[in-house]
Amino acid sequence: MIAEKMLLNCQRPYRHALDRLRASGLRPTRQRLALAKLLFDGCDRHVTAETLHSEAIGANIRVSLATVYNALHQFTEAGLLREIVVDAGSSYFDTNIADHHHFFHERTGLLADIPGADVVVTQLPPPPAGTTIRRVDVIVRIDG
Amino acid sequence: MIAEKMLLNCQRPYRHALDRLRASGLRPTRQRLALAKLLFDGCDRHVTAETLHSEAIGANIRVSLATVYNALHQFTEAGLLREIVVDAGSSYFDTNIADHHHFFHERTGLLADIPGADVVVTQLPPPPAGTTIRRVDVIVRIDG
DNA sequence: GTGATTGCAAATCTTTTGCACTAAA
DNA sequence: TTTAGTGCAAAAGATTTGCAATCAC
Repeated sequence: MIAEKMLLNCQRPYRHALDRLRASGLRPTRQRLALAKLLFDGCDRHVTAETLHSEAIGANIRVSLATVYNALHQFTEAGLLREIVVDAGSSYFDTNIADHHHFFHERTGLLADIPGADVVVTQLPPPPAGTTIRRVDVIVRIDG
Repeated sequence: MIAEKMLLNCQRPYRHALDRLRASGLRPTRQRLALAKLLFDGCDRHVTAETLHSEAIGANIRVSLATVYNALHQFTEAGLLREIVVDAGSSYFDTNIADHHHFFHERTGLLADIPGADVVVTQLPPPPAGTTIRRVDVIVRIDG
């Protein structure tokens, strides 16, 4: 089975796209299911609404760009995706929801994961009074 | 003199807006000079094109939004400002060009500096082959 | 059936661009 | 003068929204 083979390569706990949607309380419509398969049946990946939409169209999945935006945000709210802001002007979504950081190559727009265990941020001062830390994002901008 | 007083409060090396523009090879036009004064004659600050434009209009400086965008980018290229990406959909510019990181409060859109010396990022793996690190941005997203 | 979801097109928001006009050197 | 810079309005790109049509349950 293709999905299994990909999973072996990618060290990623397999879970059927359908189950993910059900577990998140998202009605598994044709479009959501197809997008979830593209996103989750394989290695971790970084997409934008535009790239995912193109990919879907290329795979003969009839889905509108607006629905891709809706799905990405719903998946993110459900904790299935994580939004990464590296570039004013377009949003990236990461299927890797584990704690980790990113390399970002500005010229190409390519985003690469840095495993969470690698980077350590220390001596972080306490957040402003009355606030709590929700997340720490480290973005290593690279050149060349 | 107001600027001097603000500088004492802000621990910021004073340099006349005019000199900054001249040193950067930017012709000190009425608009650039006025914007530079708003940005540099005082404490470090974070602006968007929209907030700076509103502020200028409020201070009776006749300047168009397009010119504010131009100026922000020219100042950034000249090393007078630093662009901070925390929010897909709009760019922030920081008058503090020293090495440092940020707290970002998503609900309010407020950005606060974390002094550079405070945060330490260790165990950063080497960047992908053929690339070099241009900058490391740490964004601490806060709630509440 | 019924309510959630979708597609489409239009609207919105931020940013950029083209070009005639203005101002700095 | 001469060239860079400005304003405006229009264009562009990303995202969102409103609403009728469609689909999952």
